[in-house]
Amino acid sequence: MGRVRISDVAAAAGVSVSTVSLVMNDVESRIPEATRERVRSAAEQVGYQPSSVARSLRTQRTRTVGLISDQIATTPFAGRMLAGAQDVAREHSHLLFLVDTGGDVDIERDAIRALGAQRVDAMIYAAMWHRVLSTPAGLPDDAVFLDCRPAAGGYRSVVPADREGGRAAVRALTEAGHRCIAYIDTNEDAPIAASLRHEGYLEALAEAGIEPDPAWHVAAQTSPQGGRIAAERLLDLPEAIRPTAFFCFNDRMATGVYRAAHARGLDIPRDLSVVGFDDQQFVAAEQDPPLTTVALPHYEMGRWAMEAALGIRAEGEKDAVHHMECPVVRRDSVGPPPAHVGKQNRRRASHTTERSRTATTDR
Amino acid sequence: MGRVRISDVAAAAGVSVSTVSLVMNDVESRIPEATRERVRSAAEQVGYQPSSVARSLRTQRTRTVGLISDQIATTPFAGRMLAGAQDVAREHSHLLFLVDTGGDVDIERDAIRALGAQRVDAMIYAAMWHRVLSTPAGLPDDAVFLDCRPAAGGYRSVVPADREGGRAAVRALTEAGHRCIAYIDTNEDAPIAASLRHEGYLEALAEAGIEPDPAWHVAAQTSPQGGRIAAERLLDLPEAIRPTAFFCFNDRMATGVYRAAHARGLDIPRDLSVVGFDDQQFVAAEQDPPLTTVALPHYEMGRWAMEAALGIRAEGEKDAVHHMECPVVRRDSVGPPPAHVGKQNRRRASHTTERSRTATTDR
DNA sequence: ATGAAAGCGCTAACAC
DNA sequence: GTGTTAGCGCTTTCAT
Repeated sequence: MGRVRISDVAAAAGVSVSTVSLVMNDVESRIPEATRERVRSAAEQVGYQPSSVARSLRTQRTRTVGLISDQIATTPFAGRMLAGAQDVAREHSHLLFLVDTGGDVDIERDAIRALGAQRVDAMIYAAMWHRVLSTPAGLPDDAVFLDCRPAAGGYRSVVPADREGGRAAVRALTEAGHRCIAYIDTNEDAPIAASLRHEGYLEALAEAGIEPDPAWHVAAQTSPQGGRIAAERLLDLPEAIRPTAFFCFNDRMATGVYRAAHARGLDIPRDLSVVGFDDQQFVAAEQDPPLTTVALPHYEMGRWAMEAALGIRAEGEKDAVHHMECPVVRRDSVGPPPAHVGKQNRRRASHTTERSRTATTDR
Repeated sequence: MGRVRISDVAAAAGVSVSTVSLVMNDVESRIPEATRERVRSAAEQVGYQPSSVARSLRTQRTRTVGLISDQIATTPFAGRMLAGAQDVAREHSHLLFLVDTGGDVDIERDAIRALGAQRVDAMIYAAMWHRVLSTPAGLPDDAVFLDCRPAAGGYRSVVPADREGGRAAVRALTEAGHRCIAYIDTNEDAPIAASLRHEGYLEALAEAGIEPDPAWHVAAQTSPQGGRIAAERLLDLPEAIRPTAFFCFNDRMATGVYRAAHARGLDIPRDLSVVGFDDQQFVAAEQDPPLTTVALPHYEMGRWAMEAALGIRAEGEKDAVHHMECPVVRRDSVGPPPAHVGKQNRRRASHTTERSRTATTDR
């Protein structure tokens, strides 16, 4: 297989190569059904499989797209993003070249070059967590940024609506009756996601007429250990301003809050409510009780990027960043604050998803 | 970029296309350095980037490889496997086509066809957990199976050495002095990995002269919840045969054992030792105490498969399945059994990795 | 309704 | 030491 050429099919069918080409490509043509059938069975017979490379050379289109990412391996989210991109590619009969640069700039440069040499029809530049980064040299103007955006602008890009996600998360808390709500932040080099989620937190407090206490904002390592330490500090606050609810930068930190609570004999959600972020697989849903959190729309972002890259999306104008909504996933870690028991109705066991409001394109 | 052809470079440098081709490909030839330099700068000048598609058509080699997998998204292990394959591909200047079939046989068939049409130099057929499966129709004879093997044989393949991994895991327990050791198995449709790990468990017990009690083998759902239920059943056993140590099919189930233990006020590892399997990211290392477990060598398997596919490995004969060693990762969940305290030295806090013995090629 | 032939951009055998 | 040229396998215009 692969060794048989179009001329072999032509010979077998007793027609010319152009006829074979016409029927193989279902070209609108007045070739009678009888001939078409003869060609098709001849092709089947000899095991003909058209060469995409020859076709690509001739048509100047390869039906391939290159996806360059910094880290495919080290994040648990990569998969769903790739799956989204890959699904769209497949739906449109395109094949996906995948390159993982590991964050190495030289490898990245080579990858862009190699993909260019392969004459891919489109390129996607993906980061494995929401970031703002400089534009790699050599990247074609019509490339699409996925889960990141270029500091200088000039490209289409899609990122999570972190601010709106943070707002929705904290709303779930204010709506349950909480007034003292902490934000457990990351202390790592200011990822854009962290500040956006913080802004959302502040907005939701403002909406509820709550004046945020500076003591409610504590930063720690992005790990269960970090979350635990932060929670302990918060739980040591004087009772008047002691938080009854925690909004965490991510789910891993939220698990640390669980540990701190258990160490003090506090029950979640009876004594303490907690909301995470990421809806991380094997983490959020598997806590006890299952963690209410905000999902990152990786699959949908992957789809969006590929649709934009393939020119399927009309709204994919240059220099526009699309914010993809982050739905809150309600599980069992949020209840009314301790003092309010009985006054509020509990919002438990509704394992459903509530869409946060936004999916906007700005700039 | 991409619009300029080799003839443009030739014209710019005042030489023929063959000269350009020769220098671009660093062909062993007696072209003087002066000319080479002139050609190179002309190429640079006009922004020439050789077309891989034209070259592929001419040379009949594409320097691409196709990787087909059933599930890229839904498993936390996919990443490292892809990274291994991708790294080797890059080291040898190959590009990787990635196709995720989602387990759909029609998509799989189309993918094999499309990859064949692209004239990839090699194909890798990957599963996201160790399985035995039927050979997809149309798969080239020299394809390599990754983390799975064909029921019918006839292909090169690489899988984890689950049996040896299970043996090493249980050895860590017998060496700590345990005599009552349970195996918490999965009750899902008999994955090959589960039975191999069970065999390893039995071997390690035999080595230590321990007669396994049938009550020590309990199967449950592959989840924290399943692990918890299994552990509770085991902890209810009469004291004479009550296990002091648990070997779990995977890390998620091990976290369930932690919960069961905590619910009974049992301390790990003082009252109970536990060993998992998978070394799952964000799970094993982040337990409290960190979980001793057996690592699945996904990165190395990915590398091996690509090396075999590219013909770099001499030993890559057909019909051979390579078993890749699964190192035990010692963390803090294993100690001596309660009765032995003081008699044994504790094996804690040695966060190192011990290689299990095997990396064999059988059949 | 079908066939002949040019040419996509490159490599490599062969000429000079 | 460098140039000419024949394809690689296909699509597509133009003839017939």
